[in-house]
Amino acid sequence: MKLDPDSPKDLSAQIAAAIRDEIVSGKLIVDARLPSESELAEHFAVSRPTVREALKRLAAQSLIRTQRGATGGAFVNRLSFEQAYGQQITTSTLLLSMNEVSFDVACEARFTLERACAPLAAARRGAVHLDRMAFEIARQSQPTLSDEDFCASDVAFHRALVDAACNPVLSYQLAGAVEGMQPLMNMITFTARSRGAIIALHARIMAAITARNATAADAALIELADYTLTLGRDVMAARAARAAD
Amino acid sequence: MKLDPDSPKDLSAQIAAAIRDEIVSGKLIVDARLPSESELAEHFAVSRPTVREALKRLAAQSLIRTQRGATGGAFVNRLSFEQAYGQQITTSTLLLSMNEVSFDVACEARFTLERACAPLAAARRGAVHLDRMAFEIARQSQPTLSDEDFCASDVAFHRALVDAACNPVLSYQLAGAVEGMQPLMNMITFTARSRGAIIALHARIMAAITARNATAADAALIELADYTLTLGRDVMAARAARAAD
DNA sequence: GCAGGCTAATTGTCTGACAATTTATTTTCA
DNA sequence: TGAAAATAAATTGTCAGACAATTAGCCTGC
Repeated sequence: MKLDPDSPKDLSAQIAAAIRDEIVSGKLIVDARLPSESELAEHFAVSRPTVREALKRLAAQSLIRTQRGATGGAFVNRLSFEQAYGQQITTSTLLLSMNEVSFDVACEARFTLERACAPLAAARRGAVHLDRMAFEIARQSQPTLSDEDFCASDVAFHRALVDAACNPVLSYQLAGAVEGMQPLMNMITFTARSRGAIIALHARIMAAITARNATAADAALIELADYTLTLGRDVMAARAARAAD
Repeated sequence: MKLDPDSPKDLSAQIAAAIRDEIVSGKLIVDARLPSESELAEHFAVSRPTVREALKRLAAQSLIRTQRGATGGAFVNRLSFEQAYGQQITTSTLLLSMNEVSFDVACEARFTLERACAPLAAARRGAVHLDRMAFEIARQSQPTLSDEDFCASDVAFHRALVDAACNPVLSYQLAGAVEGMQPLMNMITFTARSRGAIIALHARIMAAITARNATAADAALIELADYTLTLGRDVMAARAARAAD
């Protein structure tokens, strides 16, 4: 737990890294209380604001939580799947939107991973998952739905599919792939016809999962992937044509 | 860009959230310069240390970078795949180690996702990927290698396999699944016999990828998944027995 | 023309203080 | 004695102002 005064990095970054290492290595276990800000300041020989900046960095990653009051302080946080989902989605979304990732590449990644879940989903799906899928299909079928809401429902449907695999680690990993693509999907204008095609495929996927038929689910997912890809390419082509004007 | 004074959250958390929203929504684009800390403090009607805590939160997520000097300031950062990998791996590792995720579940997630990459890897692998795989197989074959180094090499081999799919989004998503499992794998003591079995399977996988034979690669991956699962279960059983003493 | 220094802007850090919140303790009163 | 209320203590949250360090641009002197 030492700092390098010659390091180009901020003191607060170094302190955050030092504490993060202690957490990752297991020296600081879940719910352990860190020393108070004053004690940390004394230990690292820096001022309290500097320590606070370091703690805020860790808080931003959900590594610690803070509590005010006499028995308060900073505690090592048990990273929940819920929190991890959130960070994962933010990161994935930004990664896709900032790096000119082509629609094709993102689409391929998403459907490749989703197809991997399908056999597990077919084997393990419960009533909850089927209900969620049915609910989203019903929502998508409302003609008055805005394109954005249609997309959101699409994402929700696919998350239900992934969750049906009943593996939280898988759900977590795929959250980014599925939700991160939403901004890209939002660029698509869904006609009544394309909506119908997508809903029909969703229904086929759900039927296959209900029947515990992994092969049929995979086939429908492949079709959906192809169809989505086509839609995306049309949008990109239209944008390119408009840009050329 | 307003704050809610009655919110239970810290001011710095609210400010960070406000700026994060501007970035995610695209109102602040890559390389855009944020107002100076003093200006932000005035705008949000808070003190500069509070603004700084907010900025450090964003910096911890690689959403901004800061620069000192006359033309310095905080700039919206282009989130690179490299940085995203790092965060992804830290989060995944902590998620697995803090939530008593069973070896089985993590293993299933990892191999399910990896198997999904295999067909793409078989189709697109380049010489670089094959070289990396060969290099890691050679490394693993050194009998003097520590268990930890063997694990690290195992992870590197599988990353090469994933990268061979030539889809950066896929590589990013799988970084967490593959690397996050390393601490769990590190609990395993690899005997000479189990190392031999793993290396043989790695060789089979590499041969299949080299021959662009997706089916053979999948079969070898399934065997490796089963074998890893068995090893893990033995370790867990031994631990449980020891705990019962 | 250019090398050097000067200036201004900005982030990084420090000091000290006070407010808000929560728990533990003590006091007070029935 | 018992319980409720007041008090104290510890801790984080916020503020104000200051100075140091760094960097870009300008400007002067040669």
